[in-house]
Amino acid sequence: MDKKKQKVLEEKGFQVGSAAEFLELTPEEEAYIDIRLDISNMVKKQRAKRGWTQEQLARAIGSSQSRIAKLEGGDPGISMDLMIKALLRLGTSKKQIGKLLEGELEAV
Amino acid sequence: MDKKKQKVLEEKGFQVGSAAEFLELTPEEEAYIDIRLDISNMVKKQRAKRGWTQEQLARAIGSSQSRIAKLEGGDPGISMDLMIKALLRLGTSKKQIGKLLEGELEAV
DNA sequence: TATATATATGTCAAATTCGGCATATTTATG
DNA sequence: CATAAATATGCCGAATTTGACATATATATA
Repeated sequence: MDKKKQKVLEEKGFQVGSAAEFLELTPEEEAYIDIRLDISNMVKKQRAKRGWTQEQLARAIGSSQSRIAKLEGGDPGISMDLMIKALLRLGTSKKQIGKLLEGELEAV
Repeated sequence: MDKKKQKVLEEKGFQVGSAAEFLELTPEEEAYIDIRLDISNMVKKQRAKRGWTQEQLARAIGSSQSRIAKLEGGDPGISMDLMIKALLRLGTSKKQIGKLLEGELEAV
């Protein structure tokens, strides 16, 4: 894992190793973060595509604007459950989410 | 949604409507539960395939046996984050998870 | 049958995530 | 530029999820 990517992750609040030995995510940890970022980016893209505000999306799933902002910003303090609920509410199907994770869905 | 499926979900602890008007999940709610159950079933299948005990998987992701049991049982009090971490630790790739959601992965 | 191993179920305090709210910052629009 | 709309950031108490532990139940193995 290159340092640029690590820095970006740490800025977002991910605990990428201790302060002393700030190195190496396991492949599982990398994949986990990768999946989360894919989904959060998809939410941002789909919401924009539909012309919704963060406020609108938030109300539609019983959440709040600040949570949606954090979700789209890749904040680690947001659960995948909330991210998936947002995606589904935006009209994304389970199948499309699958394609997203497969890497076959650069733009839905 | 048929009553049999609803009963199963309610037995697992899902809040499928109030006691009075116990009816109708929105398509999003259905898809959300569907995704969760797909993933939890996949964890069970993959763990069995590798011959791991729940205890082994739990230790491997810093969790506990009881949590894995609940995860595999479809307990709603388990986060998707924990489920995904378990799947990844079992060697399932992001791409395979995608295929699972696409419905192209009855058995990995 | 016993005995051991694996899984299920329930409870607890601690940690995390929650929605809501205030407000700072950015972006659009006049 | 000003003014408004959208988004980002930080904090709060409430709710949820956490690992842990105990223990009940089920399953395998002798």
